Amino acid sequence: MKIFDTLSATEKEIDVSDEVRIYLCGVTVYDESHIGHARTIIVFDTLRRFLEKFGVKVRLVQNFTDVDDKIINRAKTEGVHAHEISARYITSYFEGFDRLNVKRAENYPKATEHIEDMINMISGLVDKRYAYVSKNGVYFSVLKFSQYGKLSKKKTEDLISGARVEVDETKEDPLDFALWKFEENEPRWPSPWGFGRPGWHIECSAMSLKYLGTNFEIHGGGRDLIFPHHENEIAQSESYSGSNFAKIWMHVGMVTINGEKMSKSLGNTKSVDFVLKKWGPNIIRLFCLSGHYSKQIDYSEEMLLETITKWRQVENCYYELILSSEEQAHAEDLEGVGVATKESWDEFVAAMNSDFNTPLAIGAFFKLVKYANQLAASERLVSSVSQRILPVLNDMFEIFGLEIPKVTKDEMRMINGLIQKREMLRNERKFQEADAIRKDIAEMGIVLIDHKKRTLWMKQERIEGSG
RNA sequence: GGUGAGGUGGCAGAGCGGCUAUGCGUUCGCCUGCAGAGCGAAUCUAUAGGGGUUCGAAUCCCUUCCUCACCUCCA
Repeated sequence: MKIFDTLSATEKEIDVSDEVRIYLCGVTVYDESHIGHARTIIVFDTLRRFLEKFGVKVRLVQNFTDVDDKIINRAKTEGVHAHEISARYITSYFEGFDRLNVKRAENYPKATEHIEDMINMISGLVDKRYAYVSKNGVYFSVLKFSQYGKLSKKKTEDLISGARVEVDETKEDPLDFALWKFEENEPRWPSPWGFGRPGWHIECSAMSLKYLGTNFEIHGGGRDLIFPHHENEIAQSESYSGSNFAKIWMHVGMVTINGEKMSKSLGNTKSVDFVLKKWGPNIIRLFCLSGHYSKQIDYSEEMLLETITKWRQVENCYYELILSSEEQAHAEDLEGVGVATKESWDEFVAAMNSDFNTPLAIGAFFKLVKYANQLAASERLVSSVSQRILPVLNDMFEIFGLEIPKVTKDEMRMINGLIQKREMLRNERKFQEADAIRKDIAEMGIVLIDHKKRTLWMKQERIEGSG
């Protein structure tokens, strides 16, 4: 599988010879997660699901930044401890992402639980003279790392001239960034240099090294983290360990809304909770994968509504498959289904292998859906044919993390009972009464599909839509 | 100002030297007691503008214009 690596600006083959170690920069827990976070996390969740489908062992580590100015400020405003804020939003994170059907990572290290590791790393950097202690904290000497700028393709000269940061006289060089900031107020931790808090970048360096070692396979995150966050991580980590940090840097494009980046200041964010209520997990996942991961996608009602239409096709297909009749299959269909499923699957895999091209892979997925629906429409989708399609379709469901809402045995019994009753009424041409039953069933989210000889049904996910 | 990524039919989105995906939408049909869903057909010949290279370019080169992101915390 090839992935575009931001650092080398080329597509690189993922090394699957052993386990695939992935470090994903997670969220700062000072507020609700939004659809932008969701996209990045869904991309990586889908990537790991794809690799795992082929038996590759994936170790995914995703951090929580739980010490940060924003958290502290919020805590002050609310008059609570900082850890209450972070705990609250970590809980809400899992509520949201579990519902989005995101598989749990191997672990979710928190910055506050790795202060020792960070201090050790900073000490190492100070010893190697990559870092120095100043009045306000411990800083990394950017110019000592000659390759600084290699990820973001920035030249240190340009950075200095274009610097809009207020000049901090206590730093040796304006480019230097904090590893440790001295702090008088809580939250703070003791260190060899004095009480304080770690800088943002050091946490990812320390935790990735601890859990995944050096030169791991993939380091990921949103595009907006390339500079300065990931650039700084590289500088620290490679200066400290002397070896390569990560083999592939994979960056996910931003989610915009009506063409503008989502941000708190513009007040145009859509929280995970909100979009789940509006659209549900399947629509959101499909939407997040509908564009190539490296490009930005625009959150718009039209696109989401379009996705609902597609999802209805999938639901229909699924129920046609699982409820197909036991009749004898046409010989040519038995042959054709093998070709069709193989074609779709091969296309699907090829697309995914080619820099995680999910829009193409979704195309292959819908090709199979359409194929099944075509057979169903011409009354040829019988069980023996369905059995050939279902496993492939299920694999695709699993990789995309899509789930058809389940129906309980009781519901099923009731549905079948009502369908029989309706059939009798229809045979007696008592259509009004038959329609009343259909309406009742619809209340349960069940839509009836009348075929020539029998009626089957599908459960439609309730989707509020709009917004 | 610097850096990077882009500009493809009404919309979304592939293709990255020849064979011009795909989906949604729209229109008309089929199916149905009706409806929903489904199916079929038609519609749309699109590749920001201008130069080049080539037998041949959406695909390569030059140039102009435009969009977005990053350069400050950000997934």
